[in-house]
Amino acid sequence: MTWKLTGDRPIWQQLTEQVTLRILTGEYPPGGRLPAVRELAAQAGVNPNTMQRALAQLEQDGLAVGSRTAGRTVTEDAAVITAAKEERARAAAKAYLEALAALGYGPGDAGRLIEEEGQQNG
Amino acid sequence: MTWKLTGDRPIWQQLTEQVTLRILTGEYPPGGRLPAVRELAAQAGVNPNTMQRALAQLEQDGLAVGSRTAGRTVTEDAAVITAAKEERARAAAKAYLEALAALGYGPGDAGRLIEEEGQQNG
Amino acid sequence: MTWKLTGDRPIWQQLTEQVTLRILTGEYPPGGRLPAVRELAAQAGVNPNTMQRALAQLEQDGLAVGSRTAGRTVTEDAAVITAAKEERARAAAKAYLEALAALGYGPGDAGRLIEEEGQQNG
Amino acid sequence: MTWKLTGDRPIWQQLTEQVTLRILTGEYPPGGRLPAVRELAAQAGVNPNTMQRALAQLEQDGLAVGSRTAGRTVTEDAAVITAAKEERARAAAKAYLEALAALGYGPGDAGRLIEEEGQQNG
DNA sequence: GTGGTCTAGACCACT
DNA sequence: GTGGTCTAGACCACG
Repeated sequence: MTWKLTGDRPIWQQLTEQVTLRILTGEYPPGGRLPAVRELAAQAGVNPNTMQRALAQLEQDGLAVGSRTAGRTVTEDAAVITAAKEERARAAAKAYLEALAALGYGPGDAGRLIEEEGQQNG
Repeated sequence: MTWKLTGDRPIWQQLTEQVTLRILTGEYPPGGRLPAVRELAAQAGVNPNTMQRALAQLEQDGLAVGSRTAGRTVTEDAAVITAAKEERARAAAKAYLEALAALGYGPGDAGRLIEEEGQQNG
Repeated sequence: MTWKLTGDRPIWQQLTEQVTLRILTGEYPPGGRLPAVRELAAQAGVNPNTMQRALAQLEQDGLAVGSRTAGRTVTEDAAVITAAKEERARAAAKAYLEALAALGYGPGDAGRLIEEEGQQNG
Repeated sequence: MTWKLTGDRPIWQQLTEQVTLRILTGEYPPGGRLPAVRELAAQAGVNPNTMQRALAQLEQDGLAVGSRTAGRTVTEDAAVITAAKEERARAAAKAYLEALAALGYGPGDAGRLIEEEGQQNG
């Protein structure tokens, strides 16, 4: 995976999301060490301070733990990670249903639409 | 429907979305006249300038037409409205599938999740 | 009250605490508007960024709400403020008792000591 | 007692505090010999250099004396220990009262709070 | 070498 | 004029 940044939202938020995604997908495994702030910043092409802010958020979310001087590591608690993963999936589903409901579509249309979309990329 | 505004995004964007929604759902029917800017602003509790900007965006999207003398009206072209409605629904479905794919879930999970979420909201 | 800053802890933490104190004591009343970031920074003699970080924390604690462009205001929910106040007092009492317990003193000594200390400043 | 370390403060400071506490409570009696640096470090799970620094601070406080050949021993002067103990207790009481005073609570509240907290912990 | 903090200065969108 | 964000660069304690 590479870093995709757009200008319509705060960069640090996007960084937080993408690093989170790497944790949820196991690219950064539980208990494993995260790359140094400066290295991640260099990879993403942003200022180290910006990346630091992103990682601080990650820490607050409980997905990473900071050792103050020895680098950050992904939380060892796999339950936290799977919970976050499922929560994220459920939130996406809920947002999808609500978006459709606001347009006047029902749950039946929801299923039909994902099938149609699935065909195109299938 | 009422006005829901959050502080994490530009106000005028949220206003544009919500007025758009009212048009797509027929609350503001095709060819019908939109309330005056000042009235809408009063309803939403925002500065008239902000609402003005939101409606200008609406015109640019082709959903509303403005005549300098007689206020703004919803476009008479029903096809434009239905097209926008369907496009929005498809975009929501696509975003949903992509979000799940990024987490490692497949199309099958997509259907399962919306059923589960649909249960909760009855 | 004036600004007292020491070098042994992060400045932004101390700023958060002191602004919090001003809210809890009513110096910044519920629903009232907080001074601008730049003004507070000038008062405290720190960089605006540092003060901003302190206020962001305040927002996250639920004691202040940010309007994105119209300045920050103290939360109108007086219950939140009183709850924070009581919680803080209880935390102080708990920390006091635990500190004494670690030294081998019991609750009885706790009362005696505060009386003695109270005399000196009384 | 076991070793409790948090990442929000220097490790060596926390170690100093906890070893101090063991001296004040008599777990390491006056004139007795302290465990070797390497053993203490192993117990606490920290780098020996860090523990070394903590014990150096202890010497500077006058609670321990180090002879280059025979390891460190707790000071034989029991008066120093009791004085430190009482000073610490008084400091805790003073800090407690000041914290409450900053919130607008008086000495009467101080007594009430410690009774309430004492109840909870039986 | 690590993360954390702070300063300085600039730009931007929003109202 | 407001808050928010970002960059740049520096310093520090820690291990």
